[in-house]
Amino acid sequence: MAIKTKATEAPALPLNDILSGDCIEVMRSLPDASIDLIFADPPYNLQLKGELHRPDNSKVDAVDDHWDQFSSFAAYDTFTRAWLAEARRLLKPNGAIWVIGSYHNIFRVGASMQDAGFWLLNDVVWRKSNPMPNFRGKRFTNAHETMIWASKSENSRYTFNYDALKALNEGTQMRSDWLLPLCTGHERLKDANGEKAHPTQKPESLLHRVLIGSTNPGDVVLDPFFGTGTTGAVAKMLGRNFIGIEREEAYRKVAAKRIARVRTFDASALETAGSKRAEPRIPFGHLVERGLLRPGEVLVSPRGTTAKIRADGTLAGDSVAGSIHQVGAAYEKAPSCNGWTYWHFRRDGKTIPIDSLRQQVRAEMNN
Amino acid sequence: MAIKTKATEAPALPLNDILSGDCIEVMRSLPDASIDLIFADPPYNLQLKGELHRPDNSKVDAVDDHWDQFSSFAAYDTFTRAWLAEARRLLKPNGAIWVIGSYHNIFRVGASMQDAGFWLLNDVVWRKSNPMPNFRGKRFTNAHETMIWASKSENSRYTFNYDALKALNEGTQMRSDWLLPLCTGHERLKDANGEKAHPTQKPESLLHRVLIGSTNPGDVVLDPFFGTGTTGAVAKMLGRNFIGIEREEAYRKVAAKRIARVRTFDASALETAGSKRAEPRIPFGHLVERGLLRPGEVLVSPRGTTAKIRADGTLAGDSVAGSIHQVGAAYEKAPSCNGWTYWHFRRDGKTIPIDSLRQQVRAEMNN
DNA sequence: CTCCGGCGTGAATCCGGAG
DNA sequence: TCTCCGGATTCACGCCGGA
Repeated sequence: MAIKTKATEAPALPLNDILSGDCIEVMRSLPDASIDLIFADPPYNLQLKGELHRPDNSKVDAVDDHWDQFSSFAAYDTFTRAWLAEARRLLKPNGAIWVIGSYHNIFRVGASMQDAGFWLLNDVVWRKSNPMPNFRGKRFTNAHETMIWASKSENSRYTFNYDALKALNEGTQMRSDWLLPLCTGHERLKDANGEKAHPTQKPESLLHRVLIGSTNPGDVVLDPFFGTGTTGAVAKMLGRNFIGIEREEAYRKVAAKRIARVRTFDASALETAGSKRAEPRIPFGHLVERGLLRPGEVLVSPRGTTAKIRADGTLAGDSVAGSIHQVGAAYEKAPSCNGWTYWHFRRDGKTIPIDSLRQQVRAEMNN
Repeated sequence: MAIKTKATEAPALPLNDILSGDCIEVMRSLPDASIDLIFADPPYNLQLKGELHRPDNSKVDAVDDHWDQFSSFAAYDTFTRAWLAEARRLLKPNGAIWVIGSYHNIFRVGASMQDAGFWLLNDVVWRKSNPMPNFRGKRFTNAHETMIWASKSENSRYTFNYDALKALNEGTQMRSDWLLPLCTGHERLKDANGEKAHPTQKPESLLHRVLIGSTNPGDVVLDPFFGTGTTGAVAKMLGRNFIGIEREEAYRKVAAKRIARVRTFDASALETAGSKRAEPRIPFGHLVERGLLRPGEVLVSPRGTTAKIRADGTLAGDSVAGSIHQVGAAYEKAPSCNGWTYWHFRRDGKTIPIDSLRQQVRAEMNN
């Protein structure tokens, strides 16, 4: 009797591989809700000329500029909506996407993302420290590109490693404008003739920040316009899995060779600044149960007001009782209050925040 | 027999006046091809849910005005296309338009502009030197807004005062990213109650750069969403004519009073904002992102003690982790420590202070 | 007079696990 | 799926009052 694969079992994902073919068709072969993050660097409008069709698929004759322009935008929109729809299907419910572009295409892409149900989280500006100048002096130096970061839906609980990004930015929260140099020098891949292997190779520093900020080690990152594989290279370095899709064989070859040379950083180097939200929750009552605070003991607020600890871990204050947070909020007439930092106890003449007891309990739990 | 106005004679433009009413209807009353430049700050269609409090429990004064409410993206698009069509009709053949927005609306606006036949010239990022932080730590600090600069059509010979902008930028080409502070302090207009007169007043420095760069003295500048009249005030200062459209009487009154006080400059006035800065701060994490140091690599202190670099730019040392400064301070049992001079890395048998890498990055960014 | 510290505030799509 | 509620979360800068 043959072993039967359960119908509910998802097909295996081709992890850490570069898939060959048109990105929309290849995406169709991948299972629903299997991807944690998508990074997409789609082609610009310019390359689609010559395939102009009206929405009803009739071919457009040579026409005046205005109609031609509109048709070209329509064709680009059709393409954009198609790959975005597949991308969204592939994302896990809490998945997210980054798309990078310039003013030629990013507005159309962003509007299509909103229409497709993606929920925009930020637009992030990549400021180039070494952009190409505008040689003719007719416009501003085009010194940035725009990235859109969006979750699969409005109520996705997307990944955002706030503390790691804050650490990367020397202690202040990361802003929506990132100053990074273009990909040049030894990082820029060359082909056999010594020419650049790809016209728009993205710098690894850009992907580093994207992946540190919006994925965790072991996550699956899909890049449907893989090119020379910057996404894959950085994903591998950082201990993330990748799936690349690329239809040009020359790019696939360069990317595969590049990624083969990459080594994953040690697990210890991949640990990032931890967030308090990830710490185990300690109910205040545990401090009472464990005798670190006694029922009947009095806690003091920064204002000097007091409340008495009850045996069940609630506080009794002036005309109000409840959790440490509720009584603190009532005293401050505030919508909320973090009781752990608000309340203090006294020992040996010193006034100590109760949060220090929570830290002590957490440390013991880690032993 | 009454004197008949010739049909071909254009009606006189209401120069340097604030017109009352809905912007689309009022624009319909103005003649074709009569405007040199349009600056538009349309509603952003923010979709705010509940209240937001700062960590200190104070409430954020959000933009919840009725004029920013739209029932759907489709309704917003209909509105956008309607005012853009009128705006384009009003422009002279060589006229141009600036539109400012945030990620909530700018992608829809940009796509509608392309569909309407505008020719995008640049997108320009207004980087805010003092943005509101992200209080919940769930996203990047929303530290910029986007402006789209477009000509009426692809073959417009639009105005671009390249040399004036180059002079404003200390002799190098003006880039597409502008660092300017928010409108605060004395410049921020207050109503009779001392509250801000308008929730989204734009800084004059922003309009200054727009008008210097893309108009000439005597040009006619239309602002269909006039608000408190920053466009009019700066136009008057710089010897340009303005036409404002605003439907809220309160805003019109404030704007008229403001503009009456403005005096036109003689000739050359220089921007005050955003000129000189101290040396740019380089977070240690940037060295890691950019591959100058590798996660997992070991740094050495003057005493010979060591710590390992992590992917987010923090250090992991003996029983302590954190920034280069924090770990250095812990090792020295000192209240603070300059990690840049404390830590060294090894290359080719030499021990080199990490500060040398910081200097290298600064040099690249000043190019 | 200056200097210093505290306070106010800015276009914001700002929580998530337990039950 | 909904409700409840614990508890985590901020940067730059201008103004003002007190020393």
